[in-house]
Parts: sequence; C-alpha cells; structure tokens
Amino acid sequence: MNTLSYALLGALSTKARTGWELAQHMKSPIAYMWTAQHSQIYPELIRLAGHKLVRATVIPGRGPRDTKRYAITATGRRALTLWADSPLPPEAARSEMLLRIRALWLVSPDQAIAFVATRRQSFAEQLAQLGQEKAGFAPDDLIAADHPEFFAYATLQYGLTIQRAGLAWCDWLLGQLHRHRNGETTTILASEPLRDVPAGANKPEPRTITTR
Amino acid sequence: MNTLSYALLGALSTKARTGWELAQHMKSPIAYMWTAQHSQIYPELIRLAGHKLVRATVIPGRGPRDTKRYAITATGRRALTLWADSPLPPEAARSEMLLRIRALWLVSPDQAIAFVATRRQSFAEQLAQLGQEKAGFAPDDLIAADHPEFFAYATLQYGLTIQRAGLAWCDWLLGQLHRHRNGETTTILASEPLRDVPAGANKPEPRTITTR
DNA sequence: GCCTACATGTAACACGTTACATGATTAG
DNA sequence: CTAATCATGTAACGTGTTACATGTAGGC
Repeated sequence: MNTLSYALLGALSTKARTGWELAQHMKSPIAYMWTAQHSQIYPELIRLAGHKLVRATVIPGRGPRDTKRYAITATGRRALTLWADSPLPPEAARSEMLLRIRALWLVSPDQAIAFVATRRQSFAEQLAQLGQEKAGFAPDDLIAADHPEFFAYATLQYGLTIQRAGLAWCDWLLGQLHRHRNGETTTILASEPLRDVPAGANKPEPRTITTR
Repeated sequence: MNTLSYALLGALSTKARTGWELAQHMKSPIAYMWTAQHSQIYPELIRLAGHKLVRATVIPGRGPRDTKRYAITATGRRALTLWADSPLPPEAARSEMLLRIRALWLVSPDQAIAFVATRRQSFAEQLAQLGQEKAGFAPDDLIAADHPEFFAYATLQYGLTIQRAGLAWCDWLLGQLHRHRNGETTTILASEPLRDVPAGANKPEPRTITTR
C-alpha cells in the first residue's frame, strides 16, 4: 500500500466519486496535499477494488467506456483509520527553491533580489488563494472536532501559517540583500527574520519593498 | 537536465568532492534541500562528465575501483548560474502529514491529540537541530551577500522560520482539540493559529501542553 | 462546426529507492 | 577480529509524468 492509495481512500472517505472527480480533486494544489494524474489514479482504483478497499458501481455515463463511481468499503475505512494514526515516516525534504537560493551567490545582486521578489509574490498569491478557500468554510462545519471539515480546515490553517512564514522570510532576505547592495556592512547575525507579518499580509504587497 | 544534476553542480560549485562525499552531503536532511542515494548519484556524475559539466580526477583510493574526485567545469558553472535565476516551476505540494491530519476525524480524540503532539515534537526537534547548525556559521562568513555562505545561511533561516510556524500551528491545533474534548463549543473561526512563538521556541517544550 | 467538460484507459519514459556486489583501511 | 568508514558501481522495482487513444454531451 502506497501513499497514493491512502490519498484516494481519504478522498473517498467522505463521499463516493468517479476516477475523473478524484483526478480533478487532486489537480488543484490548494487545500489538497497530494497530486496524481488520472493515468496513475485509474489503475490504482482498480487495484484498490481488487483488495476490496473500494467498490465500483457502474453509473450511466456518456463515454466509450462505463463510468464507475467508487465508494469506500468498511475494510477500506478500517485501513484508512489504521494508517491515519500510524507513525509518520520522516518525509524527504526536497525543495528546488532552496536549491536555487543556495546558488544565488553566482548571479548579480540585482538578479538575486529579483528572484527573491518573485518568490515573495508567489507566497503572497498562495496566501491570497488560501484566504479565499478559507472563506468557503461555513462556521457550522467547524464546531465538531470529529467532523471531517474540521481537519480539512486545520490543514488550510497550516497552509496559511506556512505561506505567511515564507512571506516573512522573503521580506527578511530582501532586506538583507538591499542592505548589501547599498554597501552597508552590518553583520547579518545581528538581524533576524521577522517572526510575524501584519494581519493584512494576504492582501497583495502589504509592505512594499522596492525591487528595482 | 534534471534537478538532481543542478543539486550536484551546486554542491560542487564551492569545492570538488567524490561521489561518496556528495552522497554523505545529501544524506542529512538538515540544511540541505535535496536527497539522493549513491546509486542515483554515481550514474548522474558520469552523465554530467559526459556533458563536460564536471571533470573527474582519479585520486589514490583504497577500494576495488578508482576513487574519483569531481570538480565543476566552467561550462558547468555557467549552466548552474543560468539555472539559478531561471523561472522556478511550481513545485507539486505533497505532504503525507497533511494527508494524515485530514483523516484524523476517523480516530478517537485522544489518538488525534497524541498524533499532533508527536508532530509538534518532531517540529521542535528539527528546530533544535537547525539551531545547532546555525551556531556553526561564523559571523565573518555572513557579511558578503555574494559569498556562498550567506545564501546557505539564508536557507537555514528559512528552515528555522518554517519549523517555528509548524510548531505554532501544532500548538493552535492542540488547543482546539483539547477544547473540543472538554466539550466546549467555541466556534473555531473565532480563534486563529498563533503567528508568533516566544524566542525560546527552539528549546524543547517551551509551552507545555498536557497530552494525556 | 468547434471547444470544453466528462470519462476511462494504456504505453513509454523519467525519477527514486532498495538490494546486490566488491574490497581496502582504520579504530576499537 | 570485527565493525565502521571509505568508495564505486549495477539490477530490480516502485512511483510519477507525459503522451497516445477513444468517444459523448452541451454550450457558443
């Protein structure tokens, strides 16, 4: 059983879906935390059905093949429950962004600043998008901690927290790079990245930093 | 050219290394942002040498095969420089942790709390380890923004910022879960995750939250 | 008539992990 | 003498991406 299996079981745990719907669900990077193409999803669903973790019902479809709606079985739900609370293996940290940052000493200060400014914008956009997602949550869904919506909301909050932290780091780094470009010799250790961002941080460009 | 190639070029950009040393370098998750096994590194180095991006020098070794020390070439450095500043493709967000969190409504409140508490500890440990790494940076290395050490330090700061944010999120979530378990009906929307953690957050258990 | 959404599948390839294979040197 | 470290490679397998293939229904 791989992680994708559990991602699919997780998505099916709240309602039955077709392979197509699962693929759509996993396409948007926001508020979902696993991606897969339909080419990976369809065979996996067949495999899960073979293990009786999901069950397919043929529904009237309009394609050349049957449309199948998958529902999680009692066995599938048990497997998912067991997995949810099992020890989490350390996740391999891979970040192309940090790899780029580490190589930025090779480019000109202006290019480095432009690169980080682009990253900053990217964080701000993600933050704005998560903010919109958050607006879609009805307060009623969130009172019960045993309700799926509560934990979905919690993952959204995680996203918001992380994006804000990323934004704050960009601001710190941009500040450092600007100071360096202007020939100041302040030791970096004396300064620290901001640990907080003003409440309006998800609005675009809350504290304008001149890039050029 | 894949990301691993640039990760290797990046590691070689500051000094020549053997394949073994590169594998060691990429093994520790801390302060490095790409991992690869030696079985992936060795063939890749041979491929890079074929493209004249690195050059191997046979050095006196003690194994059954020659020991090769790889150095980046001028062509390799140019390729790395070009890549560093090129548009960063959106990274596929995959987090098994968030997948687990989303499935936590299936387990008992106590199990959910224990799971998040373990996550919290994991964040705290990472934070502590990064703090130690930070101590290894000499202040002298950090005054020049065109020095590789400065950007390595910046990635470390990123790690610290992110881990602190993760820790703060765990605290928020634990608070919510405890409140729910104790039968309080406060709407979650009324509360927000902490946006800051006290300065001593990298010390283990700065604000003790009783797990059981 | 054309494009998009719905809907499912396979094939080829790229990337990553685990296991197999070999052997010298050095510290305990 | 035994284990760890240094040191390099290949094979098999699992996972993930891109491309190929097919066909209907509905909106513009």
